[in-house]
Amino acid sequence: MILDDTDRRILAVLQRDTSLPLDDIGAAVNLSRNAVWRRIRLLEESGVIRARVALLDAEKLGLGLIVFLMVRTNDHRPGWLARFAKATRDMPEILGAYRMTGDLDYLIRARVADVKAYDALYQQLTRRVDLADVSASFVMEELKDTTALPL
Amino acid sequence: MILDDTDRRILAVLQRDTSLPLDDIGAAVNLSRNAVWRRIRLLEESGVIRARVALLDAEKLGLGLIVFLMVRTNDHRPGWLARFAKATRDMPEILGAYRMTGDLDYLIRARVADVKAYDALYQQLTRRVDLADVSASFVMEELKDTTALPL
DNA sequence: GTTGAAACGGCATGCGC
DNA sequence: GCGCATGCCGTTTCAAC
Repeated sequence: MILDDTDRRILAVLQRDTSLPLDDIGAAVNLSRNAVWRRIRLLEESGVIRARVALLDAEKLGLGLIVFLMVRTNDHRPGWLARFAKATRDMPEILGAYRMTGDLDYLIRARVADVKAYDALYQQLTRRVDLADVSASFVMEELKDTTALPL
Repeated sequence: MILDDTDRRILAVLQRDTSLPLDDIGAAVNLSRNAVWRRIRLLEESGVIRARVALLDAEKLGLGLIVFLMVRTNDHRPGWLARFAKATRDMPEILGAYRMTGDLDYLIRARVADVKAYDALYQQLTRRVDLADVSASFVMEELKDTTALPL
């Protein structure tokens, strides 16, 4: 799908707020309500818009601590990555897991209540998959955190 | 605000999909449309629900490369952090920026088109703030990436 | 092929119980 | 927390450019 400038402006709005009426979006991009509606429909069908979700306040849910885990493994057999991937997907505190450049290096991004909860997460992970080395870094201050992609 | 089990189940649904009719959510949590609506209203007013947004497909927008930047600084004067924070907020390719434990260590999470685009980002960042040391790690494979928090 | 105006109808919103 | 009434707004139709 090829996007023009109007599509991009619509996406910019929807990345920030999907609760606006079509009329308001139309006013912002100089288009009628149903022209906007048809473009959004196409963007959804083509998969450019993956989902419409609610973003929750982690602090208010008692998840005040962000942790990054740098993981190293010795096990280079084919099954290991599959087990590691499944483990991260099964653990809801883990928000992101990435295989990185540089031989075998994995990065995990997680949200937990506190250091105690981090330890439980760590223990659970090491029980499920064999990890050669894990080093944790805790976030002291979140300077930026957004789901909005550059357009 | 105190959440009961029904609130949490509603949040679990909304974290995945906000496009469902209230009747469907009500069916999922055994509640009438109206009761669901009032709970969601309270969750929004109390700020537990921060926003409703559209998630876009990064690949389809030509942003296939995820980069993590480990940043170190020598400048411990008060103005530095403010300038660094503003720089990251101003640069739309930077999705996350975090001040970490361990003296002075910053982590940046960014989305760019390719290595060339990463270099442009790097140059732009170093032009705006003085960085002692930057090491980049590229993501080879995204095993997990979600905005849904554990409930 | 894409747009805007208008009509339709579903569903969010608000009230009374 | 539920059922019912109201009306906004998403959805569809159709004509015009």
